[in-house]
Amino acid sequence: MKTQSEVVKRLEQFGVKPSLQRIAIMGYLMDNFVHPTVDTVFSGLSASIPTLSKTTVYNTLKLLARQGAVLELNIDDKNLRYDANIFRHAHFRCKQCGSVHDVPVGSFEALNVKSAGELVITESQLYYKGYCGRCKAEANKKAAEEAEEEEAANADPCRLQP
Amino acid sequence: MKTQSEVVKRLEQFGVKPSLQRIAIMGYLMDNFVHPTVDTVFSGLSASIPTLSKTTVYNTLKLLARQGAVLELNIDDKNLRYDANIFRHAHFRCKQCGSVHDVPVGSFEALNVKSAGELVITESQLYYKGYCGRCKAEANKKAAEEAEEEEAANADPCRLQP
DNA sequence: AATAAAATTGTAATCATTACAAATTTATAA
DNA sequence: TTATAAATTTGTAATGATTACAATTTTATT
Repeated sequence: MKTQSEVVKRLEQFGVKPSLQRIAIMGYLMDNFVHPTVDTVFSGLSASIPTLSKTTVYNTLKLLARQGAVLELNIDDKNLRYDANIFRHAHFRCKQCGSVHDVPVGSFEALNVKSAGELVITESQLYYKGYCGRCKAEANKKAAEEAEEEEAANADPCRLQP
Repeated sequence: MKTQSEVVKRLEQFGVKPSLQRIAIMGYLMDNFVHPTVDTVFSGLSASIPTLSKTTVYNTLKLLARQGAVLELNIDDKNLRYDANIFRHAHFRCKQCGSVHDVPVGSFEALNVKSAGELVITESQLYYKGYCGRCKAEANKKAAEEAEEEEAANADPCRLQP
């Protein structure tokens, strides 16, 4: 449970003027590192702030992301997800159960991006997809089924081998 | 302009039975490496296939992505984008004009992902955001405006320096 | 040719997100 | 403090991409 002053510090650090709602939303993300959706944040806070509007949650999370105080994840086809962990790390999404996990990674510098001459890069996101430990068993079953397609997969450098 | 047999080969390589519509859609992606949306594909083909349904475009692109014949990009908040280039590369999206560019990158192995013990990774996507050459001038203007926030940005390893 | 299976189509829903205007709160100036 | 302006929050109504579904058409099988 983060203290209010820690939350306020994060907000001010990124040029966001603190308010009751902003502190609550930023605090929720700093306490819940499960990459919640807008709905999850709203549900988690509406008990303590009964007047809270979902529009405010949408607007505030967009604002926080724009200012760099949180990360906005596009890893889920359906919903945007938000992450208060703004240090370098990648994300993994289980194709079976939909859970999103953090994945520690080395510096992106190691990829030594070429041709960035024309492009000014300000943000980066690395997304992995596959099967989490809990769903691994079913994945193995599927993998067996898809065994025939292996040759195809081998020709595809974007599909990493398990 | 890819020959029909090249397109059919790609479909069969990934276990997709060829049909008039599937060949047209796969062929469109193989001829247009601009990361088109569903709408763009539909508009591009409806002249030559007047009976084409947008639902078919949706279903077919999902099928192709599921089979690994194309990549499905989540880089755009609004629309899914599709890419027939299935060799390792990253993507860049301009925050100003929305254009999506290919970015050559070194092997992801270089990131030496730790803790993948519990996770079975089958796919990966690396997304960059920022400003393209055409929009760079405006970006510079913005960068000047945001100069005060620099200290904050420095404390944030997810925001790469231009 | 008859029947079953697969693919395509069109329409109607779903649902996350945004637009917008009203209401409320906070900051500023007199 | 009080009046006024600015910023924030709220609720409702739109938007718009995607999916569900049932009907139709095409393709494969007996």
